[in-house]
Amino acid sequence: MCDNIHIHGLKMPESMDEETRSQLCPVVYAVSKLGGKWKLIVVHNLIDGPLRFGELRRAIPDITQRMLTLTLRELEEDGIVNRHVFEVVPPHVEYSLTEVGQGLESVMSSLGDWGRANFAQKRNAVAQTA
Amino acid sequence: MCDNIHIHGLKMPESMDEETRSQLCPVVYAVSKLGGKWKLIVVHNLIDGPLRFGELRRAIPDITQRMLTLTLRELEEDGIVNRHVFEVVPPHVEYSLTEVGQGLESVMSSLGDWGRANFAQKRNAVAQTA
DNA sequence: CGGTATCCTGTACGATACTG
DNA sequence: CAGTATCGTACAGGATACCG
Repeated sequence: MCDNIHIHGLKMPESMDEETRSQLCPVVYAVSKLGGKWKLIVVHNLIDGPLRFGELRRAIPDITQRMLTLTLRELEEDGIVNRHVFEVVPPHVEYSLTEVGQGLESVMSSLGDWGRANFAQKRNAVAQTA
Repeated sequence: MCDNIHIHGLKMPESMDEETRSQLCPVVYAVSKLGGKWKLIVVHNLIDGPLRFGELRRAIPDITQRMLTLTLRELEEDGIVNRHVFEVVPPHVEYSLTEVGQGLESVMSSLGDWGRANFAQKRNAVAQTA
């Protein structure tokens, strides 16, 4: 019912074309687009609106310039993120979610709900329950 | 508003304790628990009910025994998956989602919806639109 | 059947330096 | 400001073999 792919050590891009990927279980397909690295974090940061490259960097302190660039390029290729270059000096580049990217909002909010529910439990377990 | 962690080359487990992780943005926290590797795929496969080790292997053809074991152990530690050992010969071990793990159902279904919506578009783009 | 142990490799990712 | 280029490394992950 549901074949698989390499999420991370991803053998996928090379060994599997878009046609083949499309045969996959939708969940697996989604994970193949969002799996690993910083993708979900970047998408998360763009949910509330466009951000400049530098703003994203500051929002994600531990990401390196290189990784941010690579992640954004991949998200762009996958039609999840838009790159808007303002032809000014100094350079100004804004990243935003495409419609496809916006479609991830419910994923992100479910994820947030889950995270909140679970770490809330833990933090309250010792201190208080109310 | 939202610090960061290493999703994948994850430096996190060593350099960050549960307390610190809890300070994180819920989304980032969630990603830290589910990011990288095969975790989401395994959770996905357990959504419909418990599965034995071997059944999981067959459901996820590309995963190695080692990776499946490691993934299950991590999910177990994180309280997402239950491991039930039946003391029989030959061995019988069943994996199921805990309540916390069940909480991921909406994440998985959102993810599925998103995947379906997007690869459906692509497959229909050439063939048909109706 | 459901693992663990050992060894090895690919590549994700980081650090640093440079540029339009 | 927003990148690219280069180099090095740690670790995710694979392959194989063996075990209770």
